[in-house]
Amino acid sequence: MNKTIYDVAREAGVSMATVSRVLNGTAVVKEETKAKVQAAIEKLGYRPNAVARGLASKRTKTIGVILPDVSDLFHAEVLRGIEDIAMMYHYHIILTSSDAREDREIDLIGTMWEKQVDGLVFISERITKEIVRTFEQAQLPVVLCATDDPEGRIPSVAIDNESAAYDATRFFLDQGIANIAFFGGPTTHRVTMERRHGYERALQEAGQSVQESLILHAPDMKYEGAHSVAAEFLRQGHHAAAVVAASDEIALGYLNAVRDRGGNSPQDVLLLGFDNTRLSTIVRPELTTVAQPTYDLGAVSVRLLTKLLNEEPIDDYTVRLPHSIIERTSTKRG
Amino acid sequence: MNKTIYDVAREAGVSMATVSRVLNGTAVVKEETKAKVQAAIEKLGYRPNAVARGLASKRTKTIGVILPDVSDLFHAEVLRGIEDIAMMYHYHIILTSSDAREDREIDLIGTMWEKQVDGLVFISERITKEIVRTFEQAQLPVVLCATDDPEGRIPSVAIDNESAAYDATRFFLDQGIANIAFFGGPTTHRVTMERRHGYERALQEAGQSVQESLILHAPDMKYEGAHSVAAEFLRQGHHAAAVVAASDEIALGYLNAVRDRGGNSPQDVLLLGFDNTRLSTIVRPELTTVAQPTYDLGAVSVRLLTKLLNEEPIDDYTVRLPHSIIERTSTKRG
DNA sequence: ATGAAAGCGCTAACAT
DNA sequence: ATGTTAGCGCTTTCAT
Repeated sequence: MNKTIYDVAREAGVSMATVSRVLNGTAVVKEETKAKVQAAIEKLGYRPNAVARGLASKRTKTIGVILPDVSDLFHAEVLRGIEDIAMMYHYHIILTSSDAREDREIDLIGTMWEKQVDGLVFISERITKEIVRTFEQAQLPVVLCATDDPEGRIPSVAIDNESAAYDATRFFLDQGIANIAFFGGPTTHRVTMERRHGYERALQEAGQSVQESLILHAPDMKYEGAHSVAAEFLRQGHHAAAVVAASDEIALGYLNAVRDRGGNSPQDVLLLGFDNTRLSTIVRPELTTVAQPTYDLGAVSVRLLTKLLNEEPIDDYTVRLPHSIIERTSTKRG
Repeated sequence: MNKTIYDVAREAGVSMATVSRVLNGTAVVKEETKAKVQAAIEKLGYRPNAVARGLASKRTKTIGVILPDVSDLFHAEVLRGIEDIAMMYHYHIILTSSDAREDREIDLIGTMWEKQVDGLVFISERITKEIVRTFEQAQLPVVLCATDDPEGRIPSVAIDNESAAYDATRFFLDQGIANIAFFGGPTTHRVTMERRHGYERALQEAGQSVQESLILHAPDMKYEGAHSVAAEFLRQGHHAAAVVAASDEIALGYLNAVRDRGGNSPQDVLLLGFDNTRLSTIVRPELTTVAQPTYDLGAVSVRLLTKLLNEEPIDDYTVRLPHSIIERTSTKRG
């Protein structure tokens, strides 16, 4: 397979430039010679070397993806969306996990530059000034996925997290429920705080006061930590009639803490998760959840990035995808 | 950031060859000039262009990963192992999903060659002759992950699936249980069939006959399809005292089918899953499962691949990682 | 210990 | 419509 474009040119009796032209469709070539070239390519089993191409053209047809952790359900699903659309536009993906550490993120942006990716899809818990500065320095087209930056200077694709949590809280308030708790990830997590604000706004609009004791924060968006925090919450004798959780896993952490004490949902607590991951239908009771278009978040991010790369006209640099509440068993009151 | 090695050389007052040497540590450079070069690099904010490097050295420091679907829990976890160790050895990952389609797999191997990856980690449901031929043609070092090839010609890292299923079946047999069902993925899925053989061997050794009616196959390793198949199985009036499932999701599909009819586990059926994914502890009852060292499967695959790439001595081209049964609530008899 | 120079396999002017 | 040629930014002989 280690033939070059020269070999093909010789075999076809044309110049390498012509071969390049039929390869890239970058100029008109006579049907006849095109056929000769294609026959030669076929015969030799020639494949163009993407690295050489990348060096010569300064476009590698690869997109860098930086995210906190691939093994996280939500990210894995977003990634699938990224990958599918990238493939559709003939881009490849270079994947790296940052573990949500800013120093790693900054470092990775640098190595993405070294790899000469054409652009970057960036998923992070928070977009700091340092990060933004690194983007600018690297001069890489970037799309933020599933978050945005506070200043709105960087193109992004996400849902409106504040409204989503507002809607989720209203879902309970409209049923006349008081004692609604919020259960988020860490306070350093931008999305968590946006959702918390939505929760607080809904409460305030309804004339209910925000009780600090009903606001829980897990160490991350995963099940295990949430389970511990919820267990401690219940052990201290706290009680919530309903819980708005910032992820499905967090909701399940709360659910199992309740179960550990002999309770269950929806009988003892109404639970509303976030993300509509596959978990929410696998688990019993099935989990009511705020659906983010997870796959689409990735898919649309890449589409936006390709527009940036091709300098296509762009309507909106800050894309807001719709969310919706999917009602299942965990909020069905007897 | 678009400085070249020439800019650094000029700034430091040396030749580009010297800069290259300090960059790669490929030859001895006087401490003094090394310092000058490093100062220049620092000053200019120079970063080496990995694409140019790749073209000149014919080694790109990237590993291609082809797997059926990133958004699958098991694969996502394996991938994390791949990524971590790759990073540790200063390799990057180019990721592609094949959807378990052979034509895509073959196509992707080709594009991985185009990208000039140094090696490949390949995860697939079955290794056909066609695939093996493509590997050879591409002349790419490959490690199979979580499977092996029937002929054992390609380096691989996996568990012994036959034994694992044998052990799982024995787990029930040793408790004097008859009527043990096997619930796998599709019959075209190599790992499913290996596990099925282990199940059958255990039954035969115990003097029990293999009943076709107690062998179920889901369309894939996921929850949804398994749920339907299990529901149909129960609707037809079949009954199993225990189920050895080929994945955690398949086990949960069976579980919920039982629940849909008012039953539960472990009361009405003892359930044993496979993979020890995060699901198994999130769900209630907690799922007994055959633990594969999922992360390690990926990690060890990459380690093996790096040995291949560096021509380090290799003890074993067919690595078998250990499995174990983790006993939880779903198999606890009253 | 360092420099000069020839590629790596391709794209993209520039010619014709 | 096709060919010639100069790079792209490095690594790697080969000299010195």
